[in-house]
Amino acid sequence: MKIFLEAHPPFSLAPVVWSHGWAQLAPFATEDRSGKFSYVFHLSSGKTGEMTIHEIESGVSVEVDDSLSQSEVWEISQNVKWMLGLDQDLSEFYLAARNEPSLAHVEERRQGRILRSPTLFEDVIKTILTTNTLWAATIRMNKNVVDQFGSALAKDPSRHAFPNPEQLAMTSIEILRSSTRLGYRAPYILELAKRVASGDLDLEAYKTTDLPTPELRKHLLGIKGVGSYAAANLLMILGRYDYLPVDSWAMRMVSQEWYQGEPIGRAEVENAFERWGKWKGLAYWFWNWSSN
DNA sequence: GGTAGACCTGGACGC
DNA sequence: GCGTCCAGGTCTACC
Repeated sequence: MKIFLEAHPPFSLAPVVWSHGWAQLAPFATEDRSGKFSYVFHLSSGKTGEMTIHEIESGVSVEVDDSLSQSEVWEISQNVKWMLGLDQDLSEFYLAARNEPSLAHVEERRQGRILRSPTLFEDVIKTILTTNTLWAATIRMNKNVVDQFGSALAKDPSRHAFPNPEQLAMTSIEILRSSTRLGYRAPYILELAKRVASGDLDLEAYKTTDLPTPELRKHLLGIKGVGSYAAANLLMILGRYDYLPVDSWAMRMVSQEWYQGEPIGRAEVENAFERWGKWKGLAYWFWNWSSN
């Protein structure tokens, strides 16, 4: 079965899929740089399956199993719309970017959307797994989480969906440390899974909340393992671009761009993009670094 | 509010 | 093969 979903123009699939590293993390799987990808899902009905997404003229086509019910198809459609930001209108950002040579490419390349997971729960865990480690270790830790706790795909049991909070909440810190190799992050991940599974924390409500961004940021910082970098990263995923995910790479890039390679701090990175206001995060994310 | 040290893993390197 | 060093953000204790 194929589901056709329209995107707010301009849209191109590849720039979304490769907007950051998420496409390299299970249960995403890509074959090439075209943007076509597959994702193993686990629906609220309990069904596990695979969807394959590729670009069509007006948006995307989502290929799924024929046996899905109407409500399951609706759930998948909603998930894909969120994952790819199909409804996002970035015309205001494009207008501002036209006068900046280092951002003049974004409209032509249809950049600006950032790939998301279907749930914020998955994105928070993935974000915590990116902190204080190398990218190769993030890929490994995430794969362990998916393979050890996610539901297996019937047609290919070597592939799994991302575990839901209930599945993850049943494990222990010891297993997350020794078997999943999450290190000091193990208690953070388990606490998060338990809070979401118990209903104490409604992460998915943050997708549509009217809370001002500084308030939303405070909520995110209240999650153990989420500091200023992770919070800014999650705000970007939520479509709030007024904070910068400043990490060591950002400080290196800004230093080389404007400070002749001198050591700088967080404040200098913030200052460099202050004039972009509510588009600060996107300007930083898609900046054409002269030294990159 | 700012700072120092601990947290943990795996890759790189020297022996 | 073994030991040491290092990179990477966040948390906690302390000032």
